[in-house]
Amino acid sequence: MSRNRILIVDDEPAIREMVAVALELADFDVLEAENAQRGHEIIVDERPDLVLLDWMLPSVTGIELARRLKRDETTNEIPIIMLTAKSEEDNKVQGLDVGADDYITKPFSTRELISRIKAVLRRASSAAAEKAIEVEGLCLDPVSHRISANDEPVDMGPTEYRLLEFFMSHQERAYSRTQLLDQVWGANVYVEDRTIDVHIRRLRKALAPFGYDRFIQTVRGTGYRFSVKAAKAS
Amino acid sequence: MSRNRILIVDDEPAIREMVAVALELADFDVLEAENAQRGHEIIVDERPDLVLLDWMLPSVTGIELARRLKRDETTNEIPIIMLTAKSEEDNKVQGLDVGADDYITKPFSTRELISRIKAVLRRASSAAAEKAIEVEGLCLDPVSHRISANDEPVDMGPTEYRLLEFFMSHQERAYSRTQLLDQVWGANVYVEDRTIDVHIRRLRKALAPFGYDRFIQTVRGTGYRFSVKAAKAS
DNA sequence: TTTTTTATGACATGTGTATGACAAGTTCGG
DNA sequence: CCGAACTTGTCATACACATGTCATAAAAAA
Repeated sequence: MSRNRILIVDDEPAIREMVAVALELADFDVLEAENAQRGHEIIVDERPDLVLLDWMLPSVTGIELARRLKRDETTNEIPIIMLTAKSEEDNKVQGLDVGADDYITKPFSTRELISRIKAVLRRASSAAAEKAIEVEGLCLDPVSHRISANDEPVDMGPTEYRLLEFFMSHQERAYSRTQLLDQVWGANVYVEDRTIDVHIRRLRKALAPFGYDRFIQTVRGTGYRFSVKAAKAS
Repeated sequence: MSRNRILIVDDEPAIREMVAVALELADFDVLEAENAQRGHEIIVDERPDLVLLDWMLPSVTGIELARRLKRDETTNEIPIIMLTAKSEEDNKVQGLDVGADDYITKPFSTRELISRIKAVLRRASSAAAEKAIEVEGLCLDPVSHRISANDEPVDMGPTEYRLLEFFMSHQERAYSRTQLLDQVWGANVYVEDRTIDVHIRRLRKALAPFGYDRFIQTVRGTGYRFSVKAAKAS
């Protein structure tokens, strides 16, 4: 797994710097923004794994930004930890109300910060990764690491499993061979593009006895797609 | 890609001039308007890629124009950067509230202006490229790379897909065969002009079962056009 | 009608995809 | 430590589809 990327949104350069150093020591990648606008841009463009958001920001406050993020479908999965200067009950309540996943009051120890970040990340990732995905009787269970079709177990290799896992969590979207390679094999892996074809075929072969191979669709000239809809009008 | 066109709406000729020069140096095409009415006309007629909108304008204020643009379906995709004279908290909030994509306070450096423009354009274009285009039940979804007519998948070749994609994002406008070749096939490609006819026919054939071939209209002596309106009075 | 422009069907070619086989590498139990 | 069973990446080949061009029919303009 690649390192988690954390965005710090705070108008105090000193605080950003301090937090950044602490996070980098804890093996995170750090992004920084000095105001809510810039923070929002970065979140949209870079999709960090977690946002540390200062309560008090010039013009658009942190709480306002949090509200927007949680309202937007594309960003509401990103966990937020609010940083508040004073330990006021009201803030805490309001912050959690807005959808922040945790809050921490300044001054805080870097140790505490790190441990809270890890806790939130753990919750977020486990929530996302441990949920079984089911589509028209085809079911992928990440916990038992198994595929089943109408409760019948489906046999396939590990790579095919990961491929299907990726497809099922990214449905209705066409991916190029290169993208699949990056996503399923991981970046910096030298594998022939055409190898994808073979694994696609193996995956289809495994799903075929149940008729689910129709979900794995070829997008000629582009790559492949997982789709519940029919490949073409019949 | 052709150069991005930026509209400046400001009542101060000096400021318009200064910004225009800076933008042209940065390889943008510049349009100018001295008041909100004129600005609105130009936006409707020319559809610039981005609008720089002064906060304070005579009669109809910039913020009022922004509100109108964002409320109108045909213009609400055009990104707006507000220019405000004073760094007032209220303005910023209100501006973003109205739907401006960013704001910048005078005086500003041209460097900052350019970089903000680029940031906003980048976000807008990536958002636009991912958005499905839908016309009277005919829907093109770039994400899943698929065409559907009333949710029925439509089958066509890659070239026809790109052709339709171009047409649907440039509706109501006639293109010569040469222009289509440049836009859809790419420049520096030697292909017979008449080949377009064949691909037009293939595209029509794919759309015909759903009646959508009526959108692909011949403009005799010129080329072709995608139009929702009927080709001729019947 | 004659001329010009577009529509259509057919076709050879080229390009991208599917498939089976295989060799090298892994895993796991004995 | 060794061998059986399984994985995995690559290749060669078969195949399907997409593409550009032509010849001809059809339609529109002159």
